Amino acid sequence: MGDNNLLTAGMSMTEEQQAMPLRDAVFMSLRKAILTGKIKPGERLTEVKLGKILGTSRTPIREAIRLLEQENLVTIIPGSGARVSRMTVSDLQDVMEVRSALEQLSAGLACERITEQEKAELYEAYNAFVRSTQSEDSIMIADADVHFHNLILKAAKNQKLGKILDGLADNIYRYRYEFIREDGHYEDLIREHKELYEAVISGNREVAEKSARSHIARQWSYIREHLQEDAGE
Amino acid sequence: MGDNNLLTAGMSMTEEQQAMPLRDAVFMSLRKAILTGKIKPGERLTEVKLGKILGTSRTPIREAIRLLEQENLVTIIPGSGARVSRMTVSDLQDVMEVRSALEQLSAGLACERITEQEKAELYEAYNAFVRSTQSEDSIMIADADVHFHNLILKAAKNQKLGKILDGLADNIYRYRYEFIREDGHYEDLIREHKELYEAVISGNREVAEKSARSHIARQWSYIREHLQEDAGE
DNA sequence: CTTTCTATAACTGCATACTATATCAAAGTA
DNA sequence: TACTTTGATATAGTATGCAGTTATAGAAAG
Repeated sequence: MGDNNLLTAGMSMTEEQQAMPLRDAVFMSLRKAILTGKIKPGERLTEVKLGKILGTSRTPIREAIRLLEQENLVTIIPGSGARVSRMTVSDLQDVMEVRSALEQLSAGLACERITEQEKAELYEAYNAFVRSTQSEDSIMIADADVHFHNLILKAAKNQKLGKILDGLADNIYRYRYEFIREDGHYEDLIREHKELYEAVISGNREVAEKSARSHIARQWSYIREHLQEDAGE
Repeated sequence: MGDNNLLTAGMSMTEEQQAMPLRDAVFMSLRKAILTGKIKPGERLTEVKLGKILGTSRTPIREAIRLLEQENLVTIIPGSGARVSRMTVSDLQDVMEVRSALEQLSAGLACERITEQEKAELYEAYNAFVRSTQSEDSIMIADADVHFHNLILKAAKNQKLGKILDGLADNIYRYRYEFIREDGHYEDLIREHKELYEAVISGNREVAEKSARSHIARQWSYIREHLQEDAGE
């Protein structure tokens, strides 16, 4: 409890963050720290402390925290303070249900709106994904998977959908590698992607939606499985 | 241009807003002013001016504006200021597509999770809706409609879904009365609601989703129709 | 009359100062 | 011992000041 030096390690503002408003830099910085687990669920976010660490006044910190609350990454108790949100299994279930519906929508819209250019990109991404499964490196596989789905989302050409799905993705960010089996049996995963890829290319909305749904269902079952294991964290 | 006294009329902080942090009171106040059109799309929101009107300093105003940006009600241009968002037809289309998917989800989940108590409430709401159509008062009808759908959303028992749908509803708030026909022919509307009501009560997920979808589709077509009319506003 | 440049006013971004409130602990009371 | 009260401290809530940026109006040139 009160492990404040957990923060100091590796939390900073770098790169192109110079050009943007401070509040956004702080926001990204905090967001990253939360998503990567550098700041743990339940931990308190005090304005002055963070201000000292990041070298800013309280104002940008406050604004960043408000934004994080909107994404459900922190919970603010008025008058008291802000803490990193603790997600229950039930919360995650809610998120996954919504994600399922929206990934279906994404796949469905992509079927009807994808351009030739995007088809080529998707083809590339699909192949990259298949290749990644041979590496048996689950980080690489998960990243290739995310990229593949992002291309479909882009092809769907619905900004609102994109924004919402991005927000939902944050909620399960820390589990993103966990739905990859570790035993090297990726047939199902590849088959699903192949199905989805072909459906989108050929404009078969029904099949595309169905495989998007089963993809999320699989992901959720893996995450849930993992949650059982370390239930008493 | 620069009609600042548009704001003064009827914008204030009242009631139970006393008990909550100022930023939330300001947020609700501004939100209401935007949704009801008291502040018009494209209009500028300046911190000092609003502060004077609402009797607070700039800080709570700033924070409220950031929150409004999250809901897409205002657009912030860094360095410059905040303006009430101007929604294009394309933006609205995006919103309606997502809404359609999520209202379907809502109806579908409600089928499986509704309690006896909630069934009774829904029955009441359905009857109230039918009754309202006889009044031919489109405000009353729209409100009854919203209430009916909110009950279904509540029965779906998915908080995330609820939050997202609430946010989306804000985006089309100003059109909420416009999808009610003015000619007093509400048969279709009533039939849709009856279908949805019965499907949810009997747990027929497929039918429930279908009628939720067609309900949104109808709403969207009415809104779009109306948009044609005053295209050059 | 229109366009471009420039001076000025207005406003946001960030910081800091001040105030209200919540939390925690110690002391007192039943 | 358990419960309540009270006071000190930490922290969020709010206000304001300053600096730098952006918008704007007016003058000058075309």
